[in-house]
Amino acid sequence: MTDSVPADAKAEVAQAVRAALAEHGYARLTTAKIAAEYPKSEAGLYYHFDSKDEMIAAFLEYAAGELADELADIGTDDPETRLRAACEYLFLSPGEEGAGVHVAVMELLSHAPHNETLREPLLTLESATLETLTAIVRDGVEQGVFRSVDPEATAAFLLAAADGSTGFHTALEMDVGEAITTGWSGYVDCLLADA
Amino acid sequence: MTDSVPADAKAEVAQAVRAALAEHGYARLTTAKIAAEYPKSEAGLYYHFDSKDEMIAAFLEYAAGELADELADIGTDDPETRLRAACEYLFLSPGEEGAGVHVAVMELLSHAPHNETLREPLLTLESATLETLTAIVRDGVEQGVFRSVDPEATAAFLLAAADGSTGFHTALEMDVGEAITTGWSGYVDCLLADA
DNA sequence: GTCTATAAGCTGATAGAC
DNA sequence: GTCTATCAGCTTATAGAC
Repeated sequence: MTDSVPADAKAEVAQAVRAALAEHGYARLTTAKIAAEYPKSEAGLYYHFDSKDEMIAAFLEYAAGELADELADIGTDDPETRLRAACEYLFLSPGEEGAGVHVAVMELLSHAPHNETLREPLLTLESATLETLTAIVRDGVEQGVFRSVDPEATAAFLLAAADGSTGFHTALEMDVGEAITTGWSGYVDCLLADA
Repeated sequence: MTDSVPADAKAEVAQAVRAALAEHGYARLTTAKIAAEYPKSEAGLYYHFDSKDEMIAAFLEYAAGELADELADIGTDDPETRLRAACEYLFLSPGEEGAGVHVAVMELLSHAPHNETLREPLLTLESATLETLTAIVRDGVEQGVFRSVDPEATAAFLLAAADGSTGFHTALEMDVGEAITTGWSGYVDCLLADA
């Protein structure tokens, strides 16, 4: 993890992986396709990384950082507002900017049981998100804004819904997006203490 | 869809695909690995199917049937009981019997944007589940057991959560399973009219 | 219908020049 | 550090015997 790979090179490769992943999907991802999105050559990828999986792991670290930034930049203290803003981001429908990353992460997530190299970075990414959501809910409960729900369970349920909606919405091309938005919004309503 | 492939052959291949998918994941699925779970030879697979993707599509049709049966066999009329039973099944944690299918479907689902052949059978499968859940919620609302929530939105949100929890729980080996159960259970509580 | 054998192409990764 | 060239192994799919 604390690789000797320079941060510049890591970021360049991560973005190439992201682009290739968005276009072709994990199952059809090849080093040639990563290289096609990379300013240098295919062999150049192997100067910094020993294997394809390490390149993907670099993308996951990059995605984790992006996601953490996004959730940290919510600039408000009100738990309800923060939770809704987090949902707004996590439930992004494919097609909207930034959703490509969600699809890619989802795809890698579902392959985690069969790939040890990807498991750790994915665990880090999902755990961080889960903790952020848990903290928001816990604050809300402590401040009396939310009912006294179990913060971790609520966060886990919400994150699962967000993860699922990504894959779900991608497969079904119909407008389930609106229903999903109504769904999570109603769930948050239902957490409120004064409802 | 209405293939000329005999039902016997289809079922045999579907089960081989299921086993191979559970063990290796979609990204590493090869016809050789399918054949390893198949009573006959690798070339034999191609007698019935023209491509690897068609074999996977056969698995999806099979899985759709299994899932429909499972949801249909809930033997009760009470909407709350039916919804809880459906959740119990959909939120199966990996490791429990039957969860392998969920993981496989999830994995294919997230690859759907990049694979046209799989999109249609996946759409069929997810739509059928969504409709079943929607019908249960609608019944509950009409009978006054549930609050007057939007049945489709509620069903979509719940299905997304179920889909997501599968991938989510698989990546995180920690016991998020219990939190997820608490999560969906609390959500159903919150749908009740008399709460 | 099912088998063995194999073709044709792709994939991950390396060697060695610059 | 980055390139071009290349290899060994794997993968999908087919041919042809039985």
